[in-house]
Amino acid sequence: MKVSTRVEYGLVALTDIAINCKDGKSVSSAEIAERQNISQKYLEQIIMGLRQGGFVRGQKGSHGGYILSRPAEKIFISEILNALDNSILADAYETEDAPSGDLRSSVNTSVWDKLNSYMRRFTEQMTLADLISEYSENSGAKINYMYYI
Amino acid sequence: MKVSTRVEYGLVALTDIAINCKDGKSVSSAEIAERQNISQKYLEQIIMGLRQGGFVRGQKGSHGGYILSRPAEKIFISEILNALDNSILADAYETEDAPSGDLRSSVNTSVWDKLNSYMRRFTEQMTLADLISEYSENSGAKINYMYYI
DNA sequence: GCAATTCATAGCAAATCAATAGGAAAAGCT
DNA sequence: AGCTTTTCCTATTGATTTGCTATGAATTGC
Repeated sequence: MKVSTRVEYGLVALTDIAINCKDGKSVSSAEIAERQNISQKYLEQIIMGLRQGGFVRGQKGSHGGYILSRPAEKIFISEILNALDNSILADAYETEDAPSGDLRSSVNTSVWDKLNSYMRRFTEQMTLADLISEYSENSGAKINYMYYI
Repeated sequence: MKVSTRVEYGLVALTDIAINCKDGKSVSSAEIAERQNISQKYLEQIIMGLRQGGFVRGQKGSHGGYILSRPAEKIFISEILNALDNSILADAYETEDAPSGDLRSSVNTSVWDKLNSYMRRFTEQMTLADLISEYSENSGAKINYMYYI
């Protein structure tokens, strides 16, 4: 499954913020860009989407940056994906001009709708906190990601 | 989940062929185009992919058209999707320039690889015959889709 | 020979992607 | 007040992909 860099970077960026904003310190786009090797300007645009989605808050000025606006346990992957790309969890387009018993919509429901509903179930049950703890297990490091407003 | 018309049309076209090539009759692109309301020339290109994937054989000339080259029970949805779009079931791109314990690949395996492997399991267990019988149930019609080489 | 069909390739307008660029607005520091 | 640092906002761009259309050659049946 091909995923756009926007979605991939966005998910990584949010996780990076969650991990690194400990002790009340905010995380700047420059930090993230360097850590994750992503263009900073491009990253800023992507984080804008995360901000509009209500996952982070931005603090301007010196020592500014981003912090989580909710605890990671309450941010679901499905929400993040929807904010980054509203088509990724969307239902397959239902053709309007076709009769309801037609082959096209039957195939769509047999395949795409089922795949879709699984993707939704999976991403609606997984949170940003899960992402962090899986990373924590992988890297061996113990991580505190406690800070938000 | 957004799916390209190429993939959607391809899957529908193959199902249409499977359903309508009874009694040894082949199914022409013009028939399919009309039944499914798809541009014929575009459809021909898409069916080319299905032919190269080994799912149908073309017969040129008068009364020509396409027939299944294997029984529908032995054609898996995963194969069809791969023939129509090799990225749809592909693994998420693994960044080469990053260390193995990095956040980027951790997030990728936590989310995309899992979604991916589910999609593969689902499509590797479902066949064209399943598509036909689900359509048959929906439309009420009893369908023979028996013909192939 | 002729009509019907697949097979093959080229072209193209529109959309999307993956950024880059430039700067305005706000906040902290001295 | 002035300077620096950061977010915030918008515009632009080059490359790629998408969703076709167009043209015609090759093959087959009658």
